[in-house]
Amino acid sequence: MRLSHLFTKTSKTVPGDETARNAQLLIQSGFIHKEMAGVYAYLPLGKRVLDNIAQIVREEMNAIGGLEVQMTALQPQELFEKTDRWDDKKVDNWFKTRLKNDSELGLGFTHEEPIVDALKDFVNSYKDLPIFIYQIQSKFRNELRAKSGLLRGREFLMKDMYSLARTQAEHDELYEKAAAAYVRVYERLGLGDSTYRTYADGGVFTEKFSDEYQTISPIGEDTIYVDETKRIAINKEIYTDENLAKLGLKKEELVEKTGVEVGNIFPLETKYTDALDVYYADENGQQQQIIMGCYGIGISRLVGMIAEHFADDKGLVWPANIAPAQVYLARLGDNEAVIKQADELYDRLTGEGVEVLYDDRDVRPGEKFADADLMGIPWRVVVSDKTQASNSLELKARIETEARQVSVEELLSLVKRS
RNA sequence: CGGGGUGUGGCGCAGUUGGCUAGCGCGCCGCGUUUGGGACGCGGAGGUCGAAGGUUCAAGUCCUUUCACCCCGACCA
Repeated sequence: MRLSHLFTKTSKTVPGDETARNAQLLIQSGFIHKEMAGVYAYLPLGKRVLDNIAQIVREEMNAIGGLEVQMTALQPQELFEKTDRWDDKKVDNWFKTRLKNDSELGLGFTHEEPIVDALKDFVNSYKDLPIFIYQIQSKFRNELRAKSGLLRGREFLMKDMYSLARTQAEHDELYEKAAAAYVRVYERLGLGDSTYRTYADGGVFTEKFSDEYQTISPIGEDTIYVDETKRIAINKEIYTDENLAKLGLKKEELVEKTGVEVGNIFPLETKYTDALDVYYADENGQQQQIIMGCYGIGISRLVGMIAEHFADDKGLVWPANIAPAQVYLARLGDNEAVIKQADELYDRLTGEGVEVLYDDRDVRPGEKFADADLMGIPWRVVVSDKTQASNSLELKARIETEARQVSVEELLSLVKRS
């Protein structure tokens, strides 16, 4: 992408009505646009980041047999009456609206019911199970208070997966498979070292615990106790002697931290399948209950989380695999030979499948460098009179302070490896 | 929803006890000089001061209502 064609601009100032660092940086760099409190639009660079994160999640869900669907944002009242979740007393953060004929609709805040209802058409036999089904879709929640930029919005993008199993043993197996996939997701996102599987309250459905994935961060809203050797944590909300004993954790080995919940998985048991009358026939033709699990990852929250997690005083710092581009190509000056070389390099890199932000604007070097830093592009390549004279390219990593001289081939191998 | 705060060109802000034509910086447009860490000069464009109502000779400024946004709390991926 040529920056001369990019309609977004960076700003020297941060918006006065945002105090969350992630939103400040993402708005300042032109990645997102604030529509209203807790509702953000993704502009070209932000959209790329969002898609890159979603794609990593998608690949890992597919790898364990997840099948992607897209459910609807509009939801019928009737379905949620069956599971006793329609009443505002039960779920108080729904956006609800009406059809012209006055019947009520909900705007999707979760999708257990619609998923189960859709599967009802197809699941009859033990041969139809198990199933992993997921979607990446906007969720709408009428939170009393939106805050922390992308970390708590009223409209946000979420991956939600559901498992349907025949037996408890089968459920447990699926559950751990998903848990392992989550670990891979956070590793690929660069959050592996700072993210802990964390025991939390299982909710109203079960005596069991649920599992949250908490990334250690000063902006975290949750207090957790971490066993760093076991790489396991427990949420403060269930931090009791009884639970510690149950989980085999020792108080003296736990360290208190604050974390951002970047995902959670929890058992649903048979609550939804029973409520919606979905059963399967076993080998003997006997009707059996279906055990469900639920697996969420806030994709848009991760954009904010990662933005804030890696940022430094110059701006964003994206991990290479989710950055909106691999290379920021800064062309300095208006020397024709320089322009020609930069154009050719842009074509070459793009041809090799490397995403490049080509700064072909007629602005001074300092502005280009500042923008490259602010946008957090992993590699900055300079083409200028100097590099022409030395017959090389200048390469600097976003996280390094020193630049180095490289050839095109060296550049390609470095950039492609990352 | 309780408490606190803020709304003034695209962004960040100033605007005194009500008083003339509402300013400043950034950004934007034009011309020129510049060109390795957000350049400089000259000339421009752009604002019903969140909205509605009221007080007054006169309202960005005072009063009432209302909307939006931010922070703390409660609630939540």
